[in-house]
Amino acid sequence: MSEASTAVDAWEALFRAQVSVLRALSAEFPTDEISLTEYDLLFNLSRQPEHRLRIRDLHAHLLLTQPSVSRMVDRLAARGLVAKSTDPSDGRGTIVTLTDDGHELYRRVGVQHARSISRIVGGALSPAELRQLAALCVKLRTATAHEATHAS
Amino acid sequence: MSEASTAVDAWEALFRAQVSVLRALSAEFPTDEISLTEYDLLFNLSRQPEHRLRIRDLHAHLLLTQPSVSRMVDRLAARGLVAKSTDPSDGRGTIVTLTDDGHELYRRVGVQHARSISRIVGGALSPAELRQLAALCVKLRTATAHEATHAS
DNA sequence: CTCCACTCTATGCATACGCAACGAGCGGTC
DNA sequence: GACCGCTCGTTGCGTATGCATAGAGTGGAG
Repeated sequence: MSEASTAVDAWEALFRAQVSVLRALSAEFPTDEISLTEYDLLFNLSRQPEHRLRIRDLHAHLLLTQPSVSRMVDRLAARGLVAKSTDPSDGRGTIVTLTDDGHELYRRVGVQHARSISRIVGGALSPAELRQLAALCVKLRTATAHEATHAS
Repeated sequence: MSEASTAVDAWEALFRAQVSVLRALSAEFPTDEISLTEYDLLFNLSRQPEHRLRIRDLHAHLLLTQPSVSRMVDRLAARGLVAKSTDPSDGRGTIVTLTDDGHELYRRVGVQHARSISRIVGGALSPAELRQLAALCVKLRTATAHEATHAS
């Protein structure tokens, strides 16, 4: 089997696994409070120093187009879950900051979400396999993000 | 580190990698011809004996709700890429079959898509790592699909 | 200092999506 | 054979999304 088809098979396997797990996770996600994509946005903010990012940088972490991220930020700001402010170092930019309310909701939903993940993903692979999978995915993401920046 | 957080870390890593790769793939996918999700639908049909599935079974492979799959099938049928027919063994069911046109488009787009995958995913991991990643993902998907059926 | 090319985010519009509900079909019970 | 509970796919509706575009801001060249 050529290297090319090995890569295709690996990607297909990853994508299929992600669809399968995401379907199971979606089934028990509290969508009445927040959507999975909105949760992902809050997650990305929570990982940043001071829980803040410019919309441009936030967009790079999400699977939405830039106008959709802009709109989602608007909706979350309207609910008081994030705050928007102009970037003092670049007037073009908008800084999005996780509010206390947003952080509280993120944590509350996150605990429940983590339980689902532990059962579904944790039940499928051993700890050693999980660490192995994590390492491979980090390498894949790092190299891919690099290529995207390089291609620009 | 507990098993629970190992599972959460592994899932986060997988999800982030998937977002990163999908962003890069989307950037060069021929969306003027077909969307990535429509392509995924055709892909799932192409994998079946006789390239056909009931909508219910097709839905299980996709990240859309059942009505959305129904609508997408309608749109693809309108373009002649798939054909719909009533299931002779169960009048409630609709069989979706990949047409010659649909198969031709799927293959053409698939070749281009496979090149992107080879460069992006193949450039990030070695052949041994790719096989390892594929094996772990197959195991994850198999266990997860099993749990979904079990929970029903 | 002015101008211009580009960056960055927001907005208008058309389409796709999810949710809720509906109607046709199936299979088991009486 | 009739009835009922459930399955399965379709449809109506409101919202989210992507595409194209506009306008404000930046930085570098002249």
